[in-house]
Amino acid sequence: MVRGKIQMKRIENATNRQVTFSKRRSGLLKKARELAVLCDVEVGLIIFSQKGRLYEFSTTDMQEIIERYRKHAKNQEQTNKMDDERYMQQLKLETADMERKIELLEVSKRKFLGLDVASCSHEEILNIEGRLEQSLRSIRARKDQLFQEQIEKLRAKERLLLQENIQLREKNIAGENLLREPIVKEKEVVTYWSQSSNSTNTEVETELFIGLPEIRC
Amino acid sequence: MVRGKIQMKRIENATNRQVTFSKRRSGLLKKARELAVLCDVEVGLIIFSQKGRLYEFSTTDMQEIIERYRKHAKNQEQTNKMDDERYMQQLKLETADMERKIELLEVSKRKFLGLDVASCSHEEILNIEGRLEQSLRSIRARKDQLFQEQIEKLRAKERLLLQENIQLREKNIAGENLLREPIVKEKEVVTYWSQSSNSTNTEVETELFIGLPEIRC
DNA sequence: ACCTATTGATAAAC
DNA sequence: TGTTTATCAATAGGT
Repeated sequence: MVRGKIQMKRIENATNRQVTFSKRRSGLLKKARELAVLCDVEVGLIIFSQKGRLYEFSTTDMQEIIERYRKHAKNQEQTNKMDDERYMQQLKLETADMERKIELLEVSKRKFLGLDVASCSHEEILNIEGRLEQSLRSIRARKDQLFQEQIEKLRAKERLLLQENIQLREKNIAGENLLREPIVKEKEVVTYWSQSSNSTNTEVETELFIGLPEIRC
Repeated sequence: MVRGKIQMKRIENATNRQVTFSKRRSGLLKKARELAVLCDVEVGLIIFSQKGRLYEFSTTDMQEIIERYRKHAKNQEQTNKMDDERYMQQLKLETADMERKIELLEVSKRKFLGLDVASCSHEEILNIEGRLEQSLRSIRARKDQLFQEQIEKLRAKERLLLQENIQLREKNIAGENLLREPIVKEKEVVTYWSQSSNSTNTEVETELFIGLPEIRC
């Protein structure tokens, strides 16, 4: 350019570089502006100094130019952004929906637990009562079943012990030649449990069949 | 610039404008490149011709420069993006949390409704039974209260009607000189409603849907 | 920041 | 679009 033209490479002298940057930057900005005016075209120029300072020129809003650029060069970003927004919208809707769901569940739970009874209508109260009765029936049926199972286990254990007892006694007879009556007869035991189980069974069935049998689990 | 410097305004002659655009465009791009090389700075230049053709120069990837620009000039976009991402993450977490919450609520609801009794432990069954009994007590107390209120209202109405009845009869007596027994005695009415309420109280039944109201329909 | 010699850019014509 | 040419604008290096 002047007084010995410079090499087209990075100016190593920091001061020189800074000065040149200042001069050429304003020149470039000016030329960009001139091009835009003279030729009536859209121009966007962005310059970042080494210190991170921004210098810019744009005919219209830079965002517009950038958007136009993206649209032109890669119409990918735009699509991604749209997708993201749609996805986020969906998430928001789902969230709102779930919040509503939770609220309703909690309200119904409270009502069902008999905590918010004051806010219930007459009709609702009657309905809840019915549901509760039904639930109670189911629960009691299950409870009875569990007791039944426990009883069954105990009976099995009982039988086992009885067997063991008999065997032990027979051993005693063989070894010591002693004869005694068994403490409990097998038949008696079995009969006892049988009766007990039948009795329990009947109670369960009776309770279960109050009201609506078909809803039983 | 040369041979009569031109006015700094749009060149009206289309051909001239096109020629100037071509020359100055390459000059601008060259100078942009030179600035970037000499001063070791980041430059992004975007030019759209009137026909929509894109000419560009950028030291690094244009997307990078644009991102940096957004970060710098309007650190709003970037922040918004960050916020959006954080917000989306938060939404996701909330969603997961709520899904878990709903699941738990629905499980407890089912158990409470006596639907999943088979999966309940013995302890749980007893616990639920207790709670159900308690709920039933609350509900029934409320129900009784509501019936009581209804009875009160009906009694008041009945009294009013009885009064009206008496007045009408007196009018008749005055006008037609006729005397008849009242159709219903006050005491009978009250007793009647009392009985009715008690009867209803005992026979109340089910069919209420506990849960999400929208599914009720 | 200003000066100035010199180069680079470019308008107009071809 | 490329070349030429006459000028002017840009700017490197010095102050």
